[in-house]
Amino acid sequence: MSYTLTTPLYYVNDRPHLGSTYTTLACDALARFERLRLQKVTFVTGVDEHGQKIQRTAERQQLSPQDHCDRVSSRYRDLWNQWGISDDRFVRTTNPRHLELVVQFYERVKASGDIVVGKQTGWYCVDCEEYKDDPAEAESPSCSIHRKPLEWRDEENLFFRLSRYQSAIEELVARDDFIAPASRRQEVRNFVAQGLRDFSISRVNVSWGLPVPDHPGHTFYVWFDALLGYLTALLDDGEAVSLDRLASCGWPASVHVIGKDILRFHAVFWPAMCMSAGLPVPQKVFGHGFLTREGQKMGKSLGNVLDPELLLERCGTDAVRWYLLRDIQFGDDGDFQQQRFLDLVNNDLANTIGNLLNRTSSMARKWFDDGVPPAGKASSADHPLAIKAAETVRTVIEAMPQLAFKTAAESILQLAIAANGHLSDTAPWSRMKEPGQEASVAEDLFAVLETTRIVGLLLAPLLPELSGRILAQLGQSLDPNNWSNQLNWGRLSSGSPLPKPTPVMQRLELDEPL
RNA sequence: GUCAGAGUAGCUCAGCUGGUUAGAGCACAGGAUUCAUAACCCUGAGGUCGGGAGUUCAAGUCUCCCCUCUGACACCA
Repeated sequence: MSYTLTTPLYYVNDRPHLGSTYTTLACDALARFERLRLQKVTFVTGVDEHGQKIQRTAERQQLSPQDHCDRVSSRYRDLWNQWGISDDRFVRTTNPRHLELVVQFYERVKASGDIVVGKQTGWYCVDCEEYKDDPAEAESPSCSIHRKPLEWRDEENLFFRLSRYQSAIEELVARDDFIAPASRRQEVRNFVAQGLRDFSISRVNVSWGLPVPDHPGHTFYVWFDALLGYLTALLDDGEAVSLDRLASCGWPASVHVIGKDILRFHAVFWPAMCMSAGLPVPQKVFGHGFLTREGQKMGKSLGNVLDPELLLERCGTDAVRWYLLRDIQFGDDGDFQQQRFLDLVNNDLANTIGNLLNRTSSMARKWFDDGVPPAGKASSADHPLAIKAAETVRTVIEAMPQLAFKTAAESILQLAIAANGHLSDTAPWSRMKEPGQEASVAEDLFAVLETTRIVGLLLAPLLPELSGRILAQLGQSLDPNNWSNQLNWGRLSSGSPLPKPTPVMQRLELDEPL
């Protein structure tokens, strides 16, 4: 089975920020999980590079738009590399192949009779670059954001006849598996219920855009172009650009993961465009929440933006991934709190999980010849920890496809806590001092080591680096093609050597605030 | 303004169709322990469940009113 997931194509107006990093990390976890489940995964990310805003930003920096895009795009690509993102496709909308695709798509939509020439008239705010909803008869309306008078505009645009898809879209958004999380579903339904209006897909005075074939002077509106980037990405396998090939290239997407701000484009406009072009619609659109920092919106004006490059450099990928995925319900808004970040990373990763491995491995090595102790009865699937582990595996496997990263992470942590509890209960260190206890101590240590192995395996999609270190410390490694089997209890073999333990996760201490 | 959602321990949140002393994690306090990354384990304190009224034998959970916050209300990537 093939599984296609996408991040948004990030707008290269500015350097990457934590929000896009967050989305991408979440997708990465999901992509890794699906690969381990042996899906044929295509993980798409990339950048959206057209539009007037970019044109202007480039001008301000005295760069050509293309140069500007090249620079920012490579920052994204580099950043994803540094974070260890496992994307399969990184698409750029300035790629010539993308133009080919957009033209093909446009021709299909046009052939469906869904392109009409119309007038875009209304009150326009130059600073916002958008039409306002003020009534046409308004005397002298002004923009509530910029407090400047609105200008009356009257320009020719091409329109997509969205209105024709009213009932089809209504049906689509009424499905309970299309828009997630459920809390955002109603919003979109209400919007659709108000009646869909045609929307413009071309501009006449934006030169930094893709030219519309049969309308000189027109360029495609950025959104029309950007969404199609998903298709371009899927076709980027060395073969020809052809919409006819999409079915064998992973379309429709299993899920588009996006920020809640662009839910409508993905849940309403985009499916209608697909229908018009005779393509299946995406299976799911997941709109996640936004991150604030210490309760405040992150922004340049507040000077409180958290730079992902800095965060990665100072804290490492495991720490940040864990915090974002384990502490924030994916879908809800989340608040980045430095103290909590440190607390969770140190408690969960260093103390609970890391130290569990360290202490258990130390005991095993000390008393059982630097290796895994004899399993005895502990290899049985009805050992309490075996039962708990099986439960955890089930929870993770159920949670991950639903993007419930928090549920998955918490249950893995609970498994480690249970193992620590088991050590406390059985106290191998004191029983080793009594005669004739070796065999039963060995069983307890085996069970805990085995639990740790499963913790390490379950962390693979969420924290690939830490997962690798945990497994290595157990003398194991991830088998990407055999994950499900590896998750079965009792696969650690008694007598196999355990390397000398070193902390797999350092406690995080910050000399200065982030 | 209209619509939707939310206001529960210091913080982040669970609490389904109303039913014994309102839960978890973090933070905090105390204890236990020494295998381990001053880690782990146990216990405890802490809440008039936004405010008010009502329905009911019984309401955090239903109804009404009020207060506060968030989001949507079309082309902002």
